[in-house]
Amino acid sequence: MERGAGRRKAKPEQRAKKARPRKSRASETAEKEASVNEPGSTARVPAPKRRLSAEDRRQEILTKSIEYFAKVGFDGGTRDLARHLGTTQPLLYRYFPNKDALIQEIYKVVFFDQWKPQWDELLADRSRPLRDRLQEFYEAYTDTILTPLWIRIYFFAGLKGEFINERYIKLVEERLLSRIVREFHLEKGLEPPETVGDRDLEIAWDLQSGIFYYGVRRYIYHARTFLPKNEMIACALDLFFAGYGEILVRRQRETAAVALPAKRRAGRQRKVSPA
Amino acid sequence: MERGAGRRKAKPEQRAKKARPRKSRASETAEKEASVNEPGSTARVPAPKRRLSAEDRRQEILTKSIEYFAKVGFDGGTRDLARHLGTTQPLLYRYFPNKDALIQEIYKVVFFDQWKPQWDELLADRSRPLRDRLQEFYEAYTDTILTPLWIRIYFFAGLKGEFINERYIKLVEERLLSRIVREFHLEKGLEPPETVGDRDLEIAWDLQSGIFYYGVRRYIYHARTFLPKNEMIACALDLFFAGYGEILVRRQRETAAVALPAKRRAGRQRKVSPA
DNA sequence: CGTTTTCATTATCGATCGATAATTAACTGA
DNA sequence: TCAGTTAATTATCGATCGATAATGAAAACG
Repeated sequence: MERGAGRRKAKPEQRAKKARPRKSRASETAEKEASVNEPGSTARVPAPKRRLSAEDRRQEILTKSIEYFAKVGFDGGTRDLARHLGTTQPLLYRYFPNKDALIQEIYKVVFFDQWKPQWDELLADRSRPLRDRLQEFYEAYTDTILTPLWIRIYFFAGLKGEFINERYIKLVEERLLSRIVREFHLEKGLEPPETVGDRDLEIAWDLQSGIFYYGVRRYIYHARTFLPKNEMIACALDLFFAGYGEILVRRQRETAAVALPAKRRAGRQRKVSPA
Repeated sequence: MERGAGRRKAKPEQRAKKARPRKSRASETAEKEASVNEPGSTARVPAPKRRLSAEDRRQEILTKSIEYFAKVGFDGGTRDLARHLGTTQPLLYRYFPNKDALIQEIYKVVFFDQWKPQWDELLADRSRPLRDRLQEFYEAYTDTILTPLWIRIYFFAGLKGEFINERYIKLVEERLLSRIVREFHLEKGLEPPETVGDRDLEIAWDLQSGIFYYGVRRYIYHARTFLPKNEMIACALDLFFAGYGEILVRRQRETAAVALPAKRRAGRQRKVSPA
């Protein structure tokens, strides 16, 4: 260790305030595009050097960082990020103490400032058929979630081992999937379970997975999909309603059969069931 | 270009054959654990320095690299990888010209040397009910695919922008999903479409997604799941068979209604609509 | 106007990265 | 046993990384 210590290049005077025309903005990175012009004469206006209020700058860094990291992942360099911002790299450190703090802020914005309260109302509105509610909900929900930005940030975070995803998963299970199970029971005239069963939750995950994975196929695998988004949602809901309905009917039949083991008339009772 | 040419640092004598006990294995990395012992006396046996045949070493690098990159992603360092291998970093470059070549080899092994030919036979065996075939297939398939190794490598590759995933997706659609759609039609006594429709393919993707996403939840989000793997598969298949069956029945009814447009009795038939 | 505050840049630092050259040491066959 | 071959190591290189200090310049304030 102590190996890389002998740096001290020791050419201290050579800095030299050269007469070069003060090539603004990140000399080390802007080099390339600057060299297109002739070095002396029309040296390209120095890119006005925007001076923003602290608040605005912070916001801009945040939103542009999300774009950048969504593209290249959180291992993307701060210099490259600064280039995408149109500023210089040390500026980042005026607004965020270090790279990880910036990333944590991104998680917060992307994952937890997105759920719209009106979605809760929409899902709970029993004056409308559940099928309609879910179609409308998923169309809106996927408008924000099924985007390259959101999905890629989400997976970069997950693969990095952030606990953020676990928290988000909980949110989905509590706010959405458990609710779907309960509402579905209600609409079928069944007693909604006070605590949602494991099997039912996994079934609801099947619905969620089908819809979400459509976005994964598009924005992570860059594979082609075969239906427009909203038709895909309708398709997934068709499958879910038909399938889950049938599963509940069968379950009903079974428990009924167990509840009346002696009395049941031998062969009959094929598909009626008291729903 | 030609940039790295002027290497030849020319401090030739200074190397100096120091009397230190030849601390084997990657001095820069092994430093930490070595410093636990006293520097001179019982200097820990130098970790036998295994000398393998070129073939064996290459294989070992490959398999251990998969483990390593599955953990930390492809941005993991070659030094860190070498530590995980129990060797030194430059050794990697005896067997792979550069890091990316190693990664490409990993893709090949992980994605395309895994599909077992017997799965094709299993899926095509019409002497058994499709439901049984799919349960058995998915139990075996997920034994290799629903592992932290496979899933994480898969997503790291996808996020890195490799076209590999696109190829794999195609394989899944052609070898598996299209086949499921066709077999399902056959078992329902329907004419199997010579080219699988967009809607049917998306429905098959719903099945695949539900099963695959179970692994994503476990190995990427580290979230808890609610059923053991094979029960989850049974559950997803229940949903799919009930739901897809119902969808085909309805579709059948609709096309029949369209085929006989004049004869239908006026008021009835509420929700069909001629699409 | 001049001073102070605040935003932004230039110039580096030490660490670490992928990669190469030179050297050491284990195996092989005569 | 000894030379030749080949596996594996040590020692670096140049590039780039995240981060900091010093400097410059635009606003804000008097």
